Amino acid sequence: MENYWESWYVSYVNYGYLQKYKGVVPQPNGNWGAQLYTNNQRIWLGTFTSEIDAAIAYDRASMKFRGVDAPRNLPLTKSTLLEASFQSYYSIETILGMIKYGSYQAKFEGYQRVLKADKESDIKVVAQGLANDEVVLSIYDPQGRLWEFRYCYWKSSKSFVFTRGWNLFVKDKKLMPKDKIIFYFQENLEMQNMGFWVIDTCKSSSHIGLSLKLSVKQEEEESLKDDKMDVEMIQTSNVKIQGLKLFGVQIIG
DNA sequence: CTTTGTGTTGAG
DNA sequence: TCAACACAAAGG
Repeated sequence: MENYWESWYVSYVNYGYLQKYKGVVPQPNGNWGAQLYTNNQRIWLGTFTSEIDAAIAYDRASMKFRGVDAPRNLPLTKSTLLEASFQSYYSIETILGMIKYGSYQAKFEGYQRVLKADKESDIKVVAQGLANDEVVLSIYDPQGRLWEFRYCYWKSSKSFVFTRGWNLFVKDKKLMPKDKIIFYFQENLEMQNMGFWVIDTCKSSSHIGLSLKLSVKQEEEESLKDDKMDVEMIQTSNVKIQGLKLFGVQIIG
C-alpha cells in the first residue's frame, strides 16, 4: 500500500474494534499476528490469515509456556489434556516452530493416531481383582507399551500405593522427585467402550499435567528406588472414568 | 513491492 | 503484561 495511514489496519483500529483474542494483533495487510509476553519479553508466534488461527496459536504457546491452566482464548476441551501431553515431548523452540510454520496440527493429530492405534489389540484397562483391596492396573504409555501395576491400600501407612511394577516404570521413565504423572482415558471415537487408559509422565521443569497430579511425599523422595512409592492425589479432572478407584477416591465420569 | 515482526510506548 | 503504533528488516 502506498500509505500506511490509509491502510485497513488503521481504520480498523480507529473505528472501535475491540480486541477479541488475547495475544492477537492486526497486521497492516489484513493478516493477524500472534504474540505472547513472558519473562519481560515478547515471543512472536507468527502471522496468520485468520484471526482465530492467531488466537489458537496463542493458546498453544500459552499452554507450552505456562501450563494447562494458562489463560487462553478458546475454552478447554477434552483433547486439551492430550495436547499438554503431546507438547511435553517437544522443547519450547520446537513447539514454537510448529506453531509458526503450521505443522503443529498435523503433528498433534499424528500423536493422537498413535495413541489410538494401540487399541486394535485387546486394549482395555484391566483391573483384575486380587486378595483384599489389591488390584492390578494395566495401563499403556504413550508409546503403546503396556504396564501393569499392583495397586493396593496399606493399612500400616494408611495410604494407597503402587507396588509391583512401579519400580520398573520409575526406572524406565527416569522419574525424579517432583515429576508429574498423568493418567487419562483415551476414548475410541469409532467404537464405544474401546478406549484405554494411558499413563504419561511430565518433567517437573514444565508445568504440564494438571489432570491427576501426583506428588511424591517429601519424606519418600529417597525411596524412589524401593519397590513402592507413596502417592497422594491432589485433584481430579473431568476425565471420563469407568468406575475406577484411584488413591482412595472413586472417580466417575 | 509486500509482509513480517521488532522497537517502543503508555495503559493496566 | 499487554496492545497499539510506527517502521525497518526480511522475503519474493
